[in-house]
Amino acid sequence: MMRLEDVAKLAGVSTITVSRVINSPELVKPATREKVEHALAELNYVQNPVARALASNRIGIIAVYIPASIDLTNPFVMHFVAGISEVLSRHVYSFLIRRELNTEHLCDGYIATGLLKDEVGVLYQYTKERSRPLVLFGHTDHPDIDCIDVDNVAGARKITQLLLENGHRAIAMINVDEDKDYTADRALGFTRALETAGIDPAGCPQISAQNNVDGGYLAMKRILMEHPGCTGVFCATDTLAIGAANAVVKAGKKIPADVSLVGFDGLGHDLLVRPNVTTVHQPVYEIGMRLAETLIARLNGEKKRVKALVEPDLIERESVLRLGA
Amino acid sequence: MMRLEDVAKLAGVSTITVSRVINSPELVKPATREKVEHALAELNYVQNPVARALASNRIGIIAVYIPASIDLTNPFVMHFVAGISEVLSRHVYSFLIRRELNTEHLCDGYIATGLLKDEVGVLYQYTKERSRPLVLFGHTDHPDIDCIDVDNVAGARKITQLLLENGHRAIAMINVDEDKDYTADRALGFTRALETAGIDPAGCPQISAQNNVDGGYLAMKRILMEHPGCTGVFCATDTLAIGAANAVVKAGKKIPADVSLVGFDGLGHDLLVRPNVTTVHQPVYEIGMRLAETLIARLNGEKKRVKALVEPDLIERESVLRLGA
DNA sequence: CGGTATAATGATAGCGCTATCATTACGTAA
DNA sequence: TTACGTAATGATAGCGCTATCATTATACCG
Repeated sequence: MMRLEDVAKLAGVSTITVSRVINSPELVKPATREKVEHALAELNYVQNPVARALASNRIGIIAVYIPASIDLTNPFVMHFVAGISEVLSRHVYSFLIRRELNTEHLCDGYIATGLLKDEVGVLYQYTKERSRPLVLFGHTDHPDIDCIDVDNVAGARKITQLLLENGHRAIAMINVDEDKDYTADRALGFTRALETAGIDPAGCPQISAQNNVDGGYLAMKRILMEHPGCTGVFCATDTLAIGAANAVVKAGKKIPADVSLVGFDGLGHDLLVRPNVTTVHQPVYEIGMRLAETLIARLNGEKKRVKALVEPDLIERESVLRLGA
Repeated sequence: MMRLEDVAKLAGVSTITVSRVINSPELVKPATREKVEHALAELNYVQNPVARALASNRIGIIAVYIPASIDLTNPFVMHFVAGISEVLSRHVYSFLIRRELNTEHLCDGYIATGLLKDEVGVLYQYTKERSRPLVLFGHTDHPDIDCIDVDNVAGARKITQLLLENGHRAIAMINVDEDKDYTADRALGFTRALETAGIDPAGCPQISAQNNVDGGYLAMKRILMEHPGCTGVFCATDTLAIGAANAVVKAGKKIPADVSLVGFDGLGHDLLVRPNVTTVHQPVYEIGMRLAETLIARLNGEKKRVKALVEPDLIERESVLRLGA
């Protein structure tokens, strides 16, 4: 591997001049620059980024922290990562995915998602010890952490309202049984929408289910048995909705003729089932992008804190029936 | 940020002794070690991995190269990355996802996927200039590159045979219209199976389609129109199969009663549609793991080349009808 | 032409760690 | 006790780059 020194010797200049040609060519006289560029090409010089990082205290890597408890094959994660990736590669940053916190801090800053409330504090402590900025998909009141989140309450409310506007009154919800940060919010949006429409939420069953196709299937089966009058079902995730759809069909009923089904996520699953499920789209990709931009701004000295709540958009498809038209 | 020197001063030893306590504690007398450990704790010392990397020429990062042309939200990629991640975090390596080749080489080695034939040479050149080992999901005859690939010919053959064994004779194939490395292989497996069964492949239509739900839909529509006698359709990907299934249903026909459908990939999509599609499972996660292990072995001095071809397994579900029983 | 401002280049000193070799302390056996 | 092997520790010199400040070349002006 060639070093700056080798190039400098060949070009007849000092190492620092070679460094300048690479990093700020406008500081070097064109004639000199050309000499150096020839030498660089001739020796096939490749920069050692570790050495540069040590000297300049800037390594060009962003760590994306996704707790090991979260499955990487989850579309949510991949859309998030893809959004981050797009922005970072534009800014010549790489990113690495961290699944746990160990002693390393081989990065200029952190982007995190999937944290439980109390984990935020732990991660913040970690990043602070390393003097690195932290941005979060989620929300926190900590003034040093930039955060962007999906407005789960608004999203759930929107999609429930869609059912209501289509004349549905007997509505059930299938929610995930884990204590995710969105669990309570989506339930809240659901009940708020009902209340606004003058419906007593107590009369609308909320079933817990494991967040997978089977979970949705079982929950829907229960609804069909125990609440046969339900015409609308709000599933807290599209995965649940797919399972629920299976159960409806298995029971010999039709979507949306017999049961209207709506989901939440809009990350691709919604397109795979028939009829395509009406859902709310979490702009995960875009949030990934925005968080990456926010972090880069921080690294460039930005002082203003970002705290945003993004309202998901309705995606109307074929799984909702207009009642009593 | 504390440095080794600060700790050394506090503990009354030299920096190198502190370094030893961190890296090879067995070389340090217990009494000294304890002193140092106290100092480390007291000062809340955090190692600077960049400095360590510069001095030791080992940074603890693996670069996963996924060309920018490949969508990161693709389940293939997600499973691959997840497999790599599992192994690497066990070995205290991080990984970063690279979407393009630039001048950086901030890693100890490379894992790549999604390369076209001629891109392999380019990437090899790149990694060689940086004296870093390269392992590949795919196959190559280059003796310096370890590679593991899915046996697409065998997989396609297996699943076509399944149709044949179930009595199907009029079989079509929907293939992707891009020149992926698997495109020709899956077509080859298809025709081989037909030939072995004494069927002239020329009589079995092969339709090209964009590798998405719509592509599968359009291709299947064409098959239904132009080859109404087809009882079995082999889709080169599960995504195509989902689209094809939609077209079958849209035409008022049933799966598998009217058309038997099989796919290829088995990465989750197969579970989302109803009836669940019979497919071959590419062990992408496992290959990710094996490649990561192979690379780590190389980094630890392994000399023996790995070149493997993994046969995908049949996953029999509900989309194939046994004919003329 | 001399003086001053500015452009261009260079010398030096690290960044914070580890590899290497040298040294010292210690234990054991003759 | 002395000699010697081993255990424990240390001094030093980088790893390959950039930040900083110093110096030298060049341009411009009256």
